[in-house]
This record gives sequence, C-alpha cells and structure tokens, in this order.
Amino acid sequence: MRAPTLDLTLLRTLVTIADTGSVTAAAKRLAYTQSTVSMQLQRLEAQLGMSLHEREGRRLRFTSEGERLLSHARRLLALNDEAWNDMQARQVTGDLTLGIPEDYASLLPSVFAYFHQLYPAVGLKVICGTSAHLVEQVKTADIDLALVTRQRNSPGGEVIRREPLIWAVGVNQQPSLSDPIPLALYSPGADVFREVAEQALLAAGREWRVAYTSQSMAGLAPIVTAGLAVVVVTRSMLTPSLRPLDESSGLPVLPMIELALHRAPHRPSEPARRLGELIREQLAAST
Amino acid sequence: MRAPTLDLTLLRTLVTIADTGSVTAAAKRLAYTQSTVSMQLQRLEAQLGMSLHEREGRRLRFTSEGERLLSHARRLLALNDEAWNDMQARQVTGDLTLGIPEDYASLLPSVFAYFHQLYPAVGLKVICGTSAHLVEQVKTADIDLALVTRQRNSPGGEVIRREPLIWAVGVNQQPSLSDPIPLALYSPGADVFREVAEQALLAAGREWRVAYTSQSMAGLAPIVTAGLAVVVVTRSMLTPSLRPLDESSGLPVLPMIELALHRAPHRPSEPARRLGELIREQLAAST
DNA sequence: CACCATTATTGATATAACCAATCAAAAAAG
DNA sequence: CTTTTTTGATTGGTTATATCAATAATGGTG
Repeated sequence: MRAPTLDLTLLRTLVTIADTGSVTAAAKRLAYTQSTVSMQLQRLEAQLGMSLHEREGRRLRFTSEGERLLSHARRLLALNDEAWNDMQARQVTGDLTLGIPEDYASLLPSVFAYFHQLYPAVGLKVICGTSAHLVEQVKTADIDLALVTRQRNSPGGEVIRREPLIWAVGVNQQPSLSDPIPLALYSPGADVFREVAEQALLAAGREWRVAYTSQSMAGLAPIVTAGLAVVVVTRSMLTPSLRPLDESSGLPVLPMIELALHRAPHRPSEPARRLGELIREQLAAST
Repeated sequence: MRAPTLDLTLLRTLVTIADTGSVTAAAKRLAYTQSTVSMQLQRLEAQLGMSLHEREGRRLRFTSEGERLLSHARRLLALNDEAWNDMQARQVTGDLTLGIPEDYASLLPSVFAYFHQLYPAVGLKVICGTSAHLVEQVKTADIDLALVTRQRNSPGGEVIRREPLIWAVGVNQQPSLSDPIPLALYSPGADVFREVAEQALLAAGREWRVAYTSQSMAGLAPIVTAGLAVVVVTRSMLTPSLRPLDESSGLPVLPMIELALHRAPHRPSEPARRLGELIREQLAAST
C-alpha cells in the first residue's frame, strides 16, 4: 500500500510551466532544453498514468488532474525548500557579535530566538553601547554588525526601519508643559535624540531646560515617572510606566528617526550575512 | 535563491534505514541490493554536503543533522503519499449502489461527503430497504454493497460495528412500564430488533403487547413521542424527540447488534472496494 | 583465532535523462 | 494566400549514473 515516489524535479518543471505559461519559457528559466521540458511533462503524465494538459490551439491548458497535481506540487516543493534551507542553515557556523544601543534591546529578543532556531551552530554575542561607539567598532571590525540610530555625521549603513519619535511622561503624571520645558535626555543614538528634540523646540519657538541627563533610559526612568521631566523615545521603547503625548499636548511633532544596520567592511561572514538578512526582514515586518 | 530538489527516493531509503535500524534490512524491505542502499545513503550525504550517520561499533547512529533530515523526510513522504493517493483516487471511476436500511441513513452522510471528495468521478447511488431485502439484492448483484443489521439467518458479510440496542420513549413522556409493556415495533433489520426485544423480555419474565408496527421509524415517531409505546433503537438512531431509558427503568438490558457490510459476489468493482474500505474505517472510528 | 553478520567498495552494465537537430502546427506578418 | 516566426513534439545519439553482483573490509561472537 506504499505509494510510489514522485519526482520533485518533474514537479518543479510542472509548476514552472504553469507559472510561465509555456514549455519554452519554462525551459529557459530552468536552463533546460525545450525538448527536455517537453519530455519531462510527458514523463510525469506517463508515471501518473493520466494526461495533465491539453492544448487548444497553441495555448496550453491543464486538465483538472493537472491543476490538482499543481497544488500538490506547490506544497511539496515548498516543503522541499524549507527542508533544504533548514539543513543548510544548520551548517552555518561561526561566531558573531552584534552591537545595539541598550534601549533597542527590547526590540530584538524574538529575533535572537528565531535566529538561534535557524542557525543553532552560530554563537551569537550581543554588546551594548552608544551608537557612535558601535559604529566605530564596526569600522574597525571589532564587531560584525551594529544596529544603531542613524547618525548625522556617520551616514553609513543600511536603513532598516523608520520610527516616529514621541514625547513621553510618567504614566500618571501631568508635568508642566509650559516654557521652559523640563527635558530628560539620554543618548541611545549618541545625542541624535537630543539634537532632534532641541531643533524641533527651537523651530516651534519654545524654550527648554535640560533637567536631567543619563547614558540610558534606565537612569532616567525614576525622574520621568516621577513627573519631573519630559523624555523623547521611540514608540518601541515605551514601557508601562511611560505615557505617550500626542499633538494635543502642545509640544511640536518630532521627525522620524532611522534605524541603520552597519556591517563590518570587507564581505561579512556567512553568519553575519544571515543575521543581517533576518534583522531586515523581521524589523521591516513588525510595525 | 531557489533550493535544489531533494530526491524522495533517497529520503525513502533514509527513513527505511531509520525504521529498520540497518542498511541490510532496509535493502530487503525496499527490494534493493545492500550495496545500493549503502550508496544511496552516501549519495544523500554528498548532495547535502554533510554526514548524516556515523557508526559506533556496528550500530548505526544518526547525527543531529540526520535526525533533522529524517523528520523533514517523513513529512515530505507523507505529503508525497497523500498527493499520489489523491491523484490515483481521482482516476477511480464508475457507478456504485449502496443499500442501507432507511434508519441508518443518518449514520452515513459524512461518509458520503468524504467519499465524494476522494472519488469525485464515482457516481454513488444509495437505496433504502429492509436488511433482508438488501442482502438478497447484493447476492444477485443488483447492488454492490449493503450495510445491514446482521441477520440470524443470513450471517454473511463483514461485521463493521457493534452497537448497543436501547429502549426509548418520547422525550417528555413517562409511559407505563408495567406489564404488559406496549411495544412499537419496526423493521430496520427485518425484525432482528423485534426478535431481540422479545427474547430479552421473555428472559426477564416480562409481558408485552405489540401496540404498533411500521416499516420504518418515521411511521412510529408520532406514536412514540405521544408516549403511547416504547421503542427499540440503536444509540445512533436517537433523535431529539426520543429519550433513552437506562437500567433504572426496570426494562431488561438489550444485547448488542452487529452492523455487517455485504459485498456483491465475484470480486467487487474498484469503487465498491474503496467505499467498503471507507465505511469500515469511518464507522469503526466514530463512537 | 576462526566465523558470522553487516557494511563499504569496485567493476560492469543497462537504463534513461538530456541535448542537438529536425519536424509539425499554428499564429503572425506580409 | 503565402511566407515567416514561434512553439511544441519527435528522433537519434551521447553521456551519466543508478543499479547489481562480487569482493573486500570491519567489527562482534563463539
């Protein structure tokens, strides 16, 4: 009662014929001869003992059996590709260091988990630091990748994602929003946030004072949640203790910032390439 | 970025090696030479560019990659078999008549739907009749299959299922259960129900009277739901207007009855064979 | 150490997958 | 209507390779 095995190669040409609509085009795409593709189709029909296609004029049409087999074929090939990619991924080995600003850490754990599932043989290390510092480390190849807020003065890297900057205050606080506005500043993007905020306030004709500064959001959290200052964050950095402010607050709208992925110069290692791909996919996908 | 195609034949031998635990045994099962299987395994490893197995002593062990590929292989082969069977099933063609007692009709619509999905090219006709009559028709090859209550005097067929017989009354009724018990009788199994009921009552020393008779449950329904009589049914024949009685009613416990599938003599047609298989599977599965 | 079972290797063979070339048919162009 | 072009089917020949039979190697067993 064991079913014979289908030939995935033949199924591949079948779906290619369907996708391109002609034997000749399929042959070109698959780098076969036209006669080969023609015979492959015949072979498939012979093996199954039924005709899968018929021609009306020069146009090719699939029989209902052909259509049916097509859907089976697509599923089988999808599974084949998945299996193949998984097997190859397990061969990808090596070590790899990614640098991110501390405050982006919350953005990535699911990506790390997924990466480890796909590439269990890769040792992934993550270091935190300021964007400016990380960019330096990538340039000197101390680390392989760095995901940072794009710097005005170091415009390299590939833009992965754009995020709106927003004002935020302590969740139950109503801090004074009259001039001078008390700012709590920190440096996930090595003062990009600060520049952006100050320029926006300047353009709006507002005044401000830098009430507190810190190297990371963690240091500012008590000040902000206490309602003593306003802070600038991205939406993904919001915590339950932070309340975002919209335009009704009277504060100027802040521009987008750009997340950029920097890669070490001189062709990245295979693991680095893969992680870069994954970060791009995943961060582009999530809102 | 298109992944190469795996060879399902090689994957089949891989899982056979895993299932049997040895190359030689796999070769035997697959009707290959031992050397062929050995080389197939090597070929698979060469194509994937990794080693899938290692031997410790004489025992064969799969590497983690091997285990991984095994799970992929099983899924792929399952899909392959499903596809193959589906394609072949669509070629099964012909006409087919199944006979069932009217009161079993409720048991089978899902089976019919499934059958039509699997074998869309088969014209299925269903006729109803008494079990005795249907058995006759099968014998004379007037119909292909008959699913009937097994007759004491025509013990042929394959027993598909056993079901308890139970007493039932109108859902809101409390009919008199003192002797003589008023019976409503009908003949889904050509009086098998009647025989069984009367024997059980006799053995219990009870008395009864046949209050109503009919050819089908439908004819008795008004009488029974009005609370004028007790009826004997199987659990699958219960309708919302019927209330089953358990032992506390004082009525004797009834024996099981057997559903038997009779096939026309002299090798059944392919569609008949398939429907028979399906009925056996489905009715055995459902409680 | 000899013996048995299992696996790997080798050499020969035959199948069949592929290509190049040709033929057939139909649409498109003239 | 004829010619040209495009597309698919067919044929013959070549090559590659999957298989088998036979043999060698390996490791466990009496």
